[in-house]
Amino acid sequence: MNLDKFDLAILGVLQGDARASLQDIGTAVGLSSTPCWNRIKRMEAAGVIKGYTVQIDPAAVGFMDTVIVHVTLESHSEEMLYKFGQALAQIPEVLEAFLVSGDYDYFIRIAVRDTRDYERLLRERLYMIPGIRHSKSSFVLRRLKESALPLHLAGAQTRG
Amino acid sequence: MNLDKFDLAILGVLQGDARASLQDIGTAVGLSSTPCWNRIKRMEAAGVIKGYTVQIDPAAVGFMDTVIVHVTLESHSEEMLYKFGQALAQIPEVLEAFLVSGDYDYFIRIAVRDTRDYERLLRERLYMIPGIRHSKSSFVLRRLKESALPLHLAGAQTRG
DNA sequence: AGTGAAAAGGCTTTAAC
DNA sequence: GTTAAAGCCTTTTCACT
Repeated sequence: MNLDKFDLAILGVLQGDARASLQDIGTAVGLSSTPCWNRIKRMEAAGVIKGYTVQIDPAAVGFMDTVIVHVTLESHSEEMLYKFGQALAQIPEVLEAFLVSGDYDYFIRIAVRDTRDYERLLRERLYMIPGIRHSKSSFVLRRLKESALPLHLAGAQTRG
Repeated sequence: MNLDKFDLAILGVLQGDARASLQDIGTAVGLSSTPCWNRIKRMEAAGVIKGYTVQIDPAAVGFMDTVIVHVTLESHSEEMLYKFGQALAQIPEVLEAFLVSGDYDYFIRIAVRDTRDYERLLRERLYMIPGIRHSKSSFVLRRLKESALPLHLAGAQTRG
């Protein structure tokens, strides 16, 4: 799907506030609300927009610790990589999971209530997954930035 | 701020669709729209809800690669940790940055158009920050999960 | 605290350019 | 592709429980 500068501008506004009204979006990007609406629906249908979500303070709902865990597996067969990923995805505390190149196989980020919960999660969930060889945990001391894509650096792009 | 089961249920609905109407939220959690509205405004004011955002397919806007970079610094003084973090936050391609315990100081996740962009970013931006000692990059081959807090595991919590 | 109704405003569609 | 206007639905307020 091809995106022009208006599409990118609309995405930029929605990244800042997904509940912005069509009028405000239109004013911000220099269009009226109708074309904005059409463009948003088009991007939703094309999968450019995957959804809208709320940003919650983890500490406010009781998740006091974030831990990043590096995992190595016993084998690098496609079957094991896939099955391990599926098992990871079923653990609700796992917020992000990346299959990566390099020394490790998976990087995962988990949210836990406290260190006891973390210990239990590691022992009772993560190490119960077949194929895990080793893990290394790093506690997050400070979170500096939250993801928003730098859309001003994005060019229009054609995608399958 | 104390959150009851209705607050958590509302957050759960909004995590799934931040543009859900108050009527739909009310139906989903078993309340009418007015108390849902009051609770949302209360959580926004208290900072439990930090904002609403759109989830964009990075590839659709031209960011074909995600790289996770581990960074060590020359010193662990508070000043250096802080200054480095501030410099990181100013790089638009840096989507997430965590100050962590363990062998490394920072874990950062960056979005780049391609490997050439990544190389340029590393050389012209990251290694220009004073105090950087070493970095190690891992390319993301597959992204398995995207963060949504497991609110069913969250208890009501009192926060400063 | 919650409900339900009414007013205000925004969304979505249609029509026209 | 765009703007403008009409109808409908949602948000927001208010009176009451």
